[in-house]
Amino acid sequence: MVKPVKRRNAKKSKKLILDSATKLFSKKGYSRTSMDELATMCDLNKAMIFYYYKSKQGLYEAVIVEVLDEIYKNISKDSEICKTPSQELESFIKTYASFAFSHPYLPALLLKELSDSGSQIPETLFMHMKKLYKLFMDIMSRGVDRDCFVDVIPMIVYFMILGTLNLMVTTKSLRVNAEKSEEIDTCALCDVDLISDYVFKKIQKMLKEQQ
Amino acid sequence: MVKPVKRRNAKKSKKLILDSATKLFSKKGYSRTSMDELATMCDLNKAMIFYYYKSKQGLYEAVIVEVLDEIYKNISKDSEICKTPSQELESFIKTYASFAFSHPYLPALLLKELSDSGSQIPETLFMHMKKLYKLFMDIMSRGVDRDCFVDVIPMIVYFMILGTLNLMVTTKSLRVNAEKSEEIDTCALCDVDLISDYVFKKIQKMLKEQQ
Amino acid sequence: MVKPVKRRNAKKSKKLILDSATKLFSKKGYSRTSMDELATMCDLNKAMIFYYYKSKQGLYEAVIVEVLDEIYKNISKDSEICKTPSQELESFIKTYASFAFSHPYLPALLLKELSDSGSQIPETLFMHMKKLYKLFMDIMSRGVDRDCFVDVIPMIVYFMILGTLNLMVTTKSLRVNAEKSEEIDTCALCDVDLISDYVFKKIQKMLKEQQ
Amino acid sequence: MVKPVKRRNAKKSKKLILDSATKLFSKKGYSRTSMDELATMCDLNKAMIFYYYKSKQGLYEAVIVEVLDEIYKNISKDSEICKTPSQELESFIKTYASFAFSHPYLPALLLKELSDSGSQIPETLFMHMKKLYKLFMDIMSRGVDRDCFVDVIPMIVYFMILGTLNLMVTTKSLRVNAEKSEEIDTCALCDVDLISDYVFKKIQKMLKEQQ
DNA sequence: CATGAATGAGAGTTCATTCAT
DNA sequence: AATGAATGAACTCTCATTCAT
Repeated sequence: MVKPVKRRNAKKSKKLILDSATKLFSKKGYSRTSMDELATMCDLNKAMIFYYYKSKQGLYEAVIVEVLDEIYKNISKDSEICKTPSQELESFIKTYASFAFSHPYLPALLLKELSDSGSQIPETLFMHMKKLYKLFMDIMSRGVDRDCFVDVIPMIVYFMILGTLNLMVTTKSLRVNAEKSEEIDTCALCDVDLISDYVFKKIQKMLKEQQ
Repeated sequence: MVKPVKRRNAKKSKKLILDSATKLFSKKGYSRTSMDELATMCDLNKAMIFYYYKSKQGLYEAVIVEVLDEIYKNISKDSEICKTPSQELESFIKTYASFAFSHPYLPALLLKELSDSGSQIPETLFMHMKKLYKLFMDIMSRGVDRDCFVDVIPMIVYFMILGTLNLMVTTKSLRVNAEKSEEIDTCALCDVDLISDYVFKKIQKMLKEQQ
Repeated sequence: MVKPVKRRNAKKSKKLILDSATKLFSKKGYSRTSMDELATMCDLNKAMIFYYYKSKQGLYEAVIVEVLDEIYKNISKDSEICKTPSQELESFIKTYASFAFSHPYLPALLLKELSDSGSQIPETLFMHMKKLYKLFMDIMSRGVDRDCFVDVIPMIVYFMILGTLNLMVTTKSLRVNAEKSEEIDTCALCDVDLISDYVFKKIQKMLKEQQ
Repeated sequence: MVKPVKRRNAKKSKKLILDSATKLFSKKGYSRTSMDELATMCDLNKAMIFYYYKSKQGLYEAVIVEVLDEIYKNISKDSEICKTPSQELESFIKTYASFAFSHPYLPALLLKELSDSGSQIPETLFMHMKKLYKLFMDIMSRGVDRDCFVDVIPMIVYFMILGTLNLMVTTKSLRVNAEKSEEIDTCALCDVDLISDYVFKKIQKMLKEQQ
């Protein structure tokens, strides 16, 4: 009686776990995601998850870091080819928006993490969050230096953008339902481009010198 | 050993449970809040929680409904004495902001609920959320009618305001820490008035007719 | 604010509880019957149940005793007008059968109690059970004395009758379902008279002198 | 403090749980059997019960199915070497009787299950019950075909046999007590052979052609 | 008589985590 | 690298019962 020992590539298994975890965590939240389910989903033994990532919390952090990293890469890549701060801002907003809408689980994750004021955010995670913010701060600085933007409090503007886009993504199904049943306008049919375009234009107007 | 005879006051006990639950839920989120802990905190028997609120979920909904109700009351009360849509907008933002900052658990709760795209939001809860949004929609409508505001997509503007303020509240301690350790500006010292004033001015500018 | 104090007749309340309890216990068994449900069903406060009957167990015993008593009365009443042991036997079987079928919850109760070999049956209950059996023993004795019945082991014959009838009653819905779905004959359509008649004839034949 | 390392033998643990559960369920009934107690009895962690059998109900069904299966095997094994329907009947009765008396928990379980008219008997369980009954029906059929048995309603005769034997087993201790304290004859000293012999002879006589 | 608030003990179940193999 | 058996702690929820009013 030979037990068929699954021999997978270590890297592959580790990545498989991370990807599945990302999906699960964002779909069901931290607590409602069970390691049992994750293991089944990966067709891997539960113990393997603990072998690669020390704990559920450890896995969770790995997920968030990876996700933040990906956004960062996407945004900073685009940022390089921009000429003006306004273009940079546009690129920032649109890249984040398209990323958020194509990975709808992601904003949910970030929002949860941020709104969890009580929990100590671990250092690594914290640093990755700051990296993205710094990138945004730099855009603002350049804009102020070149007189494109006035009266900027970067933290607030930053949250204006992220807060809006995140909420638009996470509430999508909710908004669709609300519009079905009632006479209220929830922008249910707005697509990414419309939304990100609107947000960009409004933020730009908001930051422009008054004539 | 004398058994301490407990208060027999339905209203007080029920309210005590609700208030403690609000604190716990917003501090630790739904899953990490345990009914055992809540009972201890109330110095009441665990079974009492189920006596008044049928289930953990039932209690949670009661909490959210109460919280939404309170915001709604605060905002709609102020709204009546305003003359212009612009004043109404200012009142809306500032009332929400001051309420959010003085009840910092609230935004955490709302963000958590909204970002939990998977969970079916129950009907009652859903209706209470819509009530607040309708109030905002009306302000926008009046503004458009009187040519104060142009190019308004109320849902997006609504989330701009709420998203920003919620994030500013929930990330407060995070931002303070970040500024301590590094050279970045996270608006750590900004107080409510500064923030809500800034948000109001920016939103107003954003919605004004271009000259 | 005057609380409307329900003033019911003590006897009525007590009987109401007993009757409702009989229904519940036999429908759902001892454990699955909750005092809460019973109280609601009686439209009475839970504490009243404990006021009249000391405990759940006490109530349960009261129920069984009442039920046994009723059977006993029914049977012994009929028994008096019989001439021959054979007639007495017929009366015993038919009375028990009709009682069982018209109170379908009852046999379930008795079976449960009897099959619960572990639990100590309380003295009162025990005595009531014996009373019924003694009545049957006497019929058998008279039959043997008058050479109507031969080779009688009363205990076994007694259980033959009760066991059969009880099972026929309690499995009724089961048997109906079984016949619907398959080609087996479960006597699903047999009515009380047919069954009790069959049982009587068979038992009679079984006890008759061989020719 | 050395943690005692437990056996890691799936089959043994699973069987141990099943066997202990059979004992407990039949001694105390479904509701009064607690998983805590069962775990302690098995010297296994409570979670293991849920690891192997999904739920208490699942475990219960497994128990009943196993028990019914065992009877079925015993009876059908013996049945093959019989020549006449009468011999088959005798074999059926005696095998069931000896099995029931040597596994006294079994009748208790079956009676409890059957008398629980409210509970939906699950499909698997139901099928196992029918298998045994079909076997009996076949014996009756053959008897009727060969003119050994007349006027047979198999369902009723089946319950006559099972009902009688089950009650004789489950009430054993009760009957012994009753005889001690009073002048009644409860067949307390009758052994299996006497009982099954009596039942067989009576049933046989009952089914024979009248002369 | 009648009530509703309060209690304690325990129920079944889940789950992250570990360990021997 | 991979497995599945094993664990302990926690969790939500139920229930019979009591007590002050």
